[in-house]
Amino acid sequence: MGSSTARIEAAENRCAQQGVKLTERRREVLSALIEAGGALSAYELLDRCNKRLSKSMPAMSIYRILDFLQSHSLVHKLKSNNKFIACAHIDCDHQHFSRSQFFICSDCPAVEEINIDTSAYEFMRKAAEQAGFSLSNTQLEFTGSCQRCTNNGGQPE
Amino acid sequence: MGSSTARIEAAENRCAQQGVKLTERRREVLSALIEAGGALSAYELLDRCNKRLSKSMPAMSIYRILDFLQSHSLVHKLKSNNKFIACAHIDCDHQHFSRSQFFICSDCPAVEEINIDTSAYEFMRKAAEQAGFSLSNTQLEFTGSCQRCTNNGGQPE
DNA sequence: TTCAACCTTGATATATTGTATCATTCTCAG
DNA sequence: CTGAGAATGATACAATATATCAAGGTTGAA
Repeated sequence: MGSSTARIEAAENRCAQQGVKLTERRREVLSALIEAGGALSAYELLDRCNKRLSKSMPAMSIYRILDFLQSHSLVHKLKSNNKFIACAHIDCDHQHFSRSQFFICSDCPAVEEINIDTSAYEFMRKAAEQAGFSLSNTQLEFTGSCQRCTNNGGQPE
Repeated sequence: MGSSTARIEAAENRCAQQGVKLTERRREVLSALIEAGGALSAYELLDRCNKRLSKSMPAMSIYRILDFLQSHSLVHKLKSNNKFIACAHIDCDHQHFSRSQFFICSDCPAVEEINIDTSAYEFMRKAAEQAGFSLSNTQLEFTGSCQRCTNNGGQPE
């Protein structure tokens, strides 16, 4: 995972490739989220953006922009806690998977995004099939405690 | 999964064993949720309860009662869609697992609750460990389409 | 029995998260 | 330039959830 600017640049490139625009507002939002280094709620992100911008924007804009960023896999929404996080693979060269897994710390904003191997997914797909379900979204979220919070006895700093 | 009354009775027994009370209100809420046959939002459940009860209750009560029911594994909260569902294993004789998996239909209230085998979980636990995370909650939610909605082309009836 | 402690529920207010809608501004191809 | 479509602003509101204090009920011990 490169520097903040490297990731923004990679996001620019990916948008250009897809024929969509990473406007100034969108870049500001993505950049604030990347620099947060973890998961933020929409309104937390809004506050951060508005604090460092000359012209503040309404809540509606954050949601619209987050929708855009999600639809281009630059941001993920964590349903466990209604927070948003910058994709960890914006500037990776490898293929992006639709199957992301997140380890979410319940005591701090830390989130780890990984990609499980295919066999575990295939296992679940078959189990679903037996129950008559065809899976669409396979984003998995696990809650727990990150190393730092585990060592602190679960106390945020 | 037995009849509605069988499940309520089983819930009574489990509460009694644990030395807690399944009060009238709690029984009403659980029973409404069981009879719904799928996932409901807190306010949908509130509406159903209040429609069939002589004395209506405030929203706060639903949340309190749902907290109680969740803490005794009689109800689960689906974080994917902020809905609640009666545990499918209230009146099962087998051991209750803290690891539940849900297949959630995105087009109707259908939800299937299963228990994956231990190996898949163990796989994820190790992956988390490598990332410095110790998992606590392992409820997994998969979104997709149930058989009925798949056959209807995703159209709810 | 009666009182006190505790648990449960009611009532009300408010916080948090997210969407609907219409107006305004921006951008860019023709 | 200009007009169509995209993006944003502004405002209202819906949906989800929590905080807090008061009132009612249960239960066990004096």
